[in-house]
Amino acid sequence: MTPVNLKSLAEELNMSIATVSRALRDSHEVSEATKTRVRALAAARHYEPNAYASSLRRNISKTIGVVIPKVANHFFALAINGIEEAARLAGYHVLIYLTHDDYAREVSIVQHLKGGRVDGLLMSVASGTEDFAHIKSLREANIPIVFFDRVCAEVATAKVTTNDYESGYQATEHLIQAGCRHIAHLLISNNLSIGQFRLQGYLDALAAHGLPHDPDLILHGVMDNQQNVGLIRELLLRRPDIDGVFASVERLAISTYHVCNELGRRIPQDIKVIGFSNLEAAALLDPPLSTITQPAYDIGREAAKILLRAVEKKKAVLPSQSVVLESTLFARQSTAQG
Amino acid sequence: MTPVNLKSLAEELNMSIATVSRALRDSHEVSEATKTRVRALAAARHYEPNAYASSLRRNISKTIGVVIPKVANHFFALAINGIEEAARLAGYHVLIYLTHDDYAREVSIVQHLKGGRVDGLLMSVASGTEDFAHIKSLREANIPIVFFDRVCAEVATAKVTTNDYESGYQATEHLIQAGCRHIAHLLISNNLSIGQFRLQGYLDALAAHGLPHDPDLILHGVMDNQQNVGLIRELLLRRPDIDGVFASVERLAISTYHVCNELGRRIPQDIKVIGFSNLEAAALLDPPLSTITQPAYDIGREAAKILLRAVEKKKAVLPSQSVVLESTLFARQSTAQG
DNA sequence: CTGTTAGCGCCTTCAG
DNA sequence: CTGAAGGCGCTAACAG
Repeated sequence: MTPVNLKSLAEELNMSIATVSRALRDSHEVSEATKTRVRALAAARHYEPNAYASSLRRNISKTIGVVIPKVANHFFALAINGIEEAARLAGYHVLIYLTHDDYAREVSIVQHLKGGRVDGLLMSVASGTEDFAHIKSLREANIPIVFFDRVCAEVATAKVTTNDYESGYQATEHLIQAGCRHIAHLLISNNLSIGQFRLQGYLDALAAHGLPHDPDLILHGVMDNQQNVGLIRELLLRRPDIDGVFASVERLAISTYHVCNELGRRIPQDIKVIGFSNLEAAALLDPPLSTITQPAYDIGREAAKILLRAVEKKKAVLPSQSVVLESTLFARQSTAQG
Repeated sequence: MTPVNLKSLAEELNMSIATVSRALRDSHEVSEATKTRVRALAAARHYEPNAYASSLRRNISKTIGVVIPKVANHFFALAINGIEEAARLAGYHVLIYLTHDDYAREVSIVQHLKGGRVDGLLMSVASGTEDFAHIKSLREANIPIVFFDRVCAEVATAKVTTNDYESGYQATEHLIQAGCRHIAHLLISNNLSIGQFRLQGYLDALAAHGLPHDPDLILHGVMDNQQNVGLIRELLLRRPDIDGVFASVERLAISTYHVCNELGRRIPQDIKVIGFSNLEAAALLDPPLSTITQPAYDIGREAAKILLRAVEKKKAVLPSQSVVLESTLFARQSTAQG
């Protein structure tokens, strides 16, 4: 079977490859009659241009890369939706890479991507990442990058984030106003600025309401969730005075539920819980989980739009193009217990 | 800044491009000494091969495409995890495309992919797809395809599915054994074989237990979830005798919960609900949701492995390579009400 | 073991 | 308006 490419089409039409190429790209220097003939045959032969030949020649891949820790997480799944949507509208393809929060894997992925496979990169950094040399080196390769959610403060580029400080403040204030006086804060211990902002919001809210800052109430979770369950159990047993929990990530909020069930501490009567979460079913939990929910889809879409704009114009992405979107606090109460 | 490519490396090392290429690919026909020199300079210059030039030349892209309806769905998110894992281990990249269950978009995506951008395709077909010409035409382009979950019966290739018939049977039997006698079945109305199998399992379980088949108890949901809520409400009001609901998709199970809450029908005392779902928090729902859970990660990984094996060997994927994995039924009871 | 040569399919000057 | 020619970066013959 002879391959369908510009050459075979040109031969069959008795014209040059150049003319066929121009006709298919709708160049203004080709007559309408020729265009019609070319398009007809191309359609009949189901011609599809070879993307790699085009990429090689034009040094443009029409592809962006998305590097995230995981996708089995409602936040990132929604973000990808937004990214894919923006990319599709702009005629771009989306390559996806998962780091599983593994620094070595992140470095390896980024390194590979410098080979010109992508025109730009969207990234949410792995939680263990401390050295950003691999990311900075993208600049030399002229690959623009936009961070979303888990940003990297050291790299001068656009970032799409949410108002994490304010959300942390609001979540804490929500618990205070509900009567809590001994509020624990659960976060994943790492150097991500996102967690630091939420923590600061928590601290400032406590201070603003005249509540003491008790370091013993701040629990630094780890990657392994089984361990976290143990740590939370330990904390709740050691400090029976805890009457509120603000979890910085969904998984810790869910684990808190499990531990409370196990220890017979009733939610929300004995202890109130609020957590960052994009869990759709939060309202149906027993009891419903109050959440701070990030606009994940919009975050992904905005990040992609900023990146694609830069890629199209072949200009660098500037930190000044950063966007901060707002999370929404859903204070949910059990229908049964009011 | 001069580009870093084989040519520039070769010039600096005073050797031919071919030798540099061979050295970097660890060819056995290059001396160790040369390899060492080449590798040293390549590392120093941060050389990364141009993937597209290589793809063009070798007619191999080391990339697979994944076409799914959506990713904001725990099943597909987990499946992607498995796919990415298998792909990474085999040195492949993953392009992702979302159809949003839109037939036209599916056709357009598949058409584009015939341009050689991918070496193979993993697909879960859009629910509205009835004409499979676009998929069949992939064979002419020599692009192997493996279906997972939502398969296309008309195309002769490998499919990775779960035991949907058995799961439907078990789910229904579970309700029967819990005392239900008027069991409704909610499914999304389309021509996907997956739903048909589950429905048949439901029907056969009813028959096996001597329960009548009442067509009025089978609700065909639609794409829009608001409408489904209305349809479910209507059904439960029209048939107050319904004491069990078997939902074929997660969303319909969740909607059933909402409607029951609204109508004051207590779960599980008045009505028991079981649904296909990969919702992690199902056990924490109020009351907990009994589920049939598919091994989503394994499905994705298996599908990718079958595809990659074929791609590597440049052989067609055979229907005989199909795999059926087993779903798990989680019968959950409220801790409060036993 | 190394170099030379000839493309992969496409785009883009430069000539007509 | 159309054609001829060169080359993007890399690889795979074929020579030495």
